[in-house]
Amino acid sequence: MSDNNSRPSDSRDRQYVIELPNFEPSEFLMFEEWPDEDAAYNASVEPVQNPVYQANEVVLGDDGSGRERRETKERVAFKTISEVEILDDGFKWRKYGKKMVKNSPNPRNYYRCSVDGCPVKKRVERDRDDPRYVITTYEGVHNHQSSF
DNA sequence: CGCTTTTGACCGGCGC
DNA sequence: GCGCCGGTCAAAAGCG
Repeated sequence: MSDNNSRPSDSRDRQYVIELPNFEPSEFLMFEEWPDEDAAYNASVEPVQNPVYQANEVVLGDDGSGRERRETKERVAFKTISEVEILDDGFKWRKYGKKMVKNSPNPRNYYRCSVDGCPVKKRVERDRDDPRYVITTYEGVHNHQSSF
């Protein structure tokens, strides 16, 4: 879903936009590319109250120019106040891993989209500083339609 | 039966 | 090298 009105006028660098179709455009969340994992958590966007959402990723960049396009992993992270970690986002996920991460008492769970051939993955973990939050990180773009 | 989850093993990158 | 750390594999178990 490509909308032009939420696009910032100056996009000198690539930016990431989380699309939340069930929300008003004012609820669109946006942040710049982050350098590493920890910064991703710190730059994590405002809390989303409604845990039912569909998150897609749109990469905005300088199109047309011969600027060097660095190949970056497409990732979107945000956190939600939620007591449960299994948030229904309209996709079917298959868990394929679980790890304890350093400096956090909470495990990190790895999911892959169940649709055959779909490359999308996500990770779910509790915020290490504020356990009321669940941090969800999506990676990749879905190959198919959700089952909404 | 055909999927899932579970869980330790495995692997690759990186810093020392 | 070697060991830590984060991510993935895969075999076995679980479940409707």
